[in-house]
Amino acid sequence: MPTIKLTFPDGSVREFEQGATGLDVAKSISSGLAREALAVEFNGEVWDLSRNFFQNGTLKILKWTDDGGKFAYWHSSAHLMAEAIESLFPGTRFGIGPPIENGFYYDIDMGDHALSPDDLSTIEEKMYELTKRDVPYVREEKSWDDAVSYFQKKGDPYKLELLAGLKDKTISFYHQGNFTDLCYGPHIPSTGRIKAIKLLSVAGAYWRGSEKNKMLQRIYGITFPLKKELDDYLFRLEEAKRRDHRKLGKELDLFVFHDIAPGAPFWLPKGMIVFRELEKLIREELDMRGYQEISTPIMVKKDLWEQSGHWTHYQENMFLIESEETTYSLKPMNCPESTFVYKHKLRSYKDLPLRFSELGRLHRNELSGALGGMFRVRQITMDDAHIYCRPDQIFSEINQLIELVTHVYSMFGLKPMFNLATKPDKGMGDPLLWEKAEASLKQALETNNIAYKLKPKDGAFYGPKIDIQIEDAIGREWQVATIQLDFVMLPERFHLEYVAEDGSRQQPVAIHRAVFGSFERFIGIITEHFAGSFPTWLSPIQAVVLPITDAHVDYAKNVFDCLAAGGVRIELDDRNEKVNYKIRDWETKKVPYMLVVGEKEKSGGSVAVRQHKKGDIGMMPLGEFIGKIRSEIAQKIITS
RNA sequence: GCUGGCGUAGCUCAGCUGGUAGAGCAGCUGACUUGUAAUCAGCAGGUCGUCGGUUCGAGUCCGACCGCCAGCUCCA
Repeated sequence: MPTIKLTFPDGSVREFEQGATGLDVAKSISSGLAREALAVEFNGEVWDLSRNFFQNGTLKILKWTDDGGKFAYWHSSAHLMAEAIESLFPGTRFGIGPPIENGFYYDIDMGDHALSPDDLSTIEEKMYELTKRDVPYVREEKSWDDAVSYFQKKGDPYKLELLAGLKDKTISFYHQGNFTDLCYGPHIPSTGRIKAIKLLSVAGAYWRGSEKNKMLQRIYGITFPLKKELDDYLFRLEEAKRRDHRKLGKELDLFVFHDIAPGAPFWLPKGMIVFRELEKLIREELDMRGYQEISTPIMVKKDLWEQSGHWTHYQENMFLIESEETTYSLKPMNCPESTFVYKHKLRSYKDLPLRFSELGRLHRNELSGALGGMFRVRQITMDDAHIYCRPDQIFSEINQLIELVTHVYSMFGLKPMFNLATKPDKGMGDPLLWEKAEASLKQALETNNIAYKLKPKDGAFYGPKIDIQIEDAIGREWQVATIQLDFVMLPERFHLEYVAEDGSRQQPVAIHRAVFGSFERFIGIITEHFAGSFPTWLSPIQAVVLPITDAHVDYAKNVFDCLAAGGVRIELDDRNEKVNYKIRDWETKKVPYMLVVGEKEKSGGSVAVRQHKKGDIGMMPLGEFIGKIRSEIAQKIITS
């Protein structure tokens, strides 16, 4: 029997009989692994466990904890759901049913039948029933003609349309139980692996995402190998609802939206405190790192956008204004205007890098349907900057930016994750420069010992970039910061240059970067991250004094004055209410500290401290508390 | 922008098949003088998103528009 050699992730190489399957390999390692295995990655492709290997290659057994395993699991779940739907609603036509970041969906056409929540639970029950039969997912390769005739017979126009685009490809079908679907796979071994199922929602979705096509019903669902994992997931969904910044923003008087300005918040005094803390923080950090702050016009003539290319590529997102037969636009980005600051003088190689920061307000005409709370607004305050440097300075600049981003996020307890996006096919500019730049980015990431994901061909047309995502307190990921190199858009279109050492004129490289991204969005994110309980340094109200009776108001005022003089954002609650009432009230407002003062405190010059969410932490001398809270604020300590 | 749902007091919400609006909280006034998550009583507060239509009569039915929410799309 001929053999093949398989290389494992740890580098070990083992020999197997030709035709061995992933499951055979898993079994040969351990029965536990065979039980957990969902799919395999063979030479970089994800395959079913049952497919045979006929050649040497690298192999990884994929489990639930691997993305590939999860995707196969959810993809198989989508098929299971389709089987349940077909048995309950015969005649349903199927669109596509892929795995997504959290779960899966299937787009279906049921004619006039609109799915109700009851239908969802019926389908869910049917799915559970089907899993009990524990039937295998079987792959079958078919000729294109056979595939077409199958779906012609079945009468499924969507699958036929998909097949029309697959003429030269290998066509594979997957069967499980009574269900057959056109599918590239891979799938998990059998339906019995799916243990916990939840169908989450139904929404309309156009066939192939085009509003010209028919609208199908999209059912979203999620499944897990363990019930507990499903419960945790559902709990997190609830938790996300509880933390919704739109709700908290209103309750905590941070900001409001009004019909009069869709997509633009009204910042209330308390929200503005958070906003200003972020501004202060970023300005301090940038000052320390050699940035120079600029401010450029909000409204400029369209000529600028014609030069930058935005007029042809971004016009529908710009707000236009006519005046005296001239067309102006509110700026959707700062970059083109920053070049005017650069070009204000003839620059020498000695001047570089020039780091121009701008906390400017931008306006982008987002589609009305895309707006959503602070996460998608039309009026954006960005912590933008453009760094102009020589090609040989790319590495050190990127290095500094990685340090800046990591440092700033750590103050919020947010963990950054880095993605390196390289040259897309339409990438413009000198290929050699691309290569060098990508190497610099990589080197900077590696020098900082940063694990990153490579996103090939995902860069902008004008240069490679590092996108930074953060993970919040309940495990959600947000795209925030970005570091983009630019060889084309600013340097070339705006004819930027500097005088090099040899007297020649050279083109600088521009780096577009943002740390918070937009203040609006970032404040939305941290509001949810902290569930409204901001750390003391960010909290709009940092402490409140609660006198027990009228007799203690004078002393309470004294406490208030001392803390206010110490720079603490403090309030005095001298309402004629019981302490219980006040405590409840301020607890719901998520104020970090309450200082209860009565007879004992008055006579002892102390305060009884109650910490948000922790409760009474005891009495201490006023001076001690002032020291405590001031140092907590200065060190930006995160309590929760 | 597209599809669907929704829009009643500052907030959260009730208002059956059409008969000119109601609660709790918040606010204000008064009483109570209070020790770690809601003291009691009273008062005030809405042209029911906007405009138009049907009807003797519209918060309730119909249409258009605006906005919000979910999803799609877009994201130089």
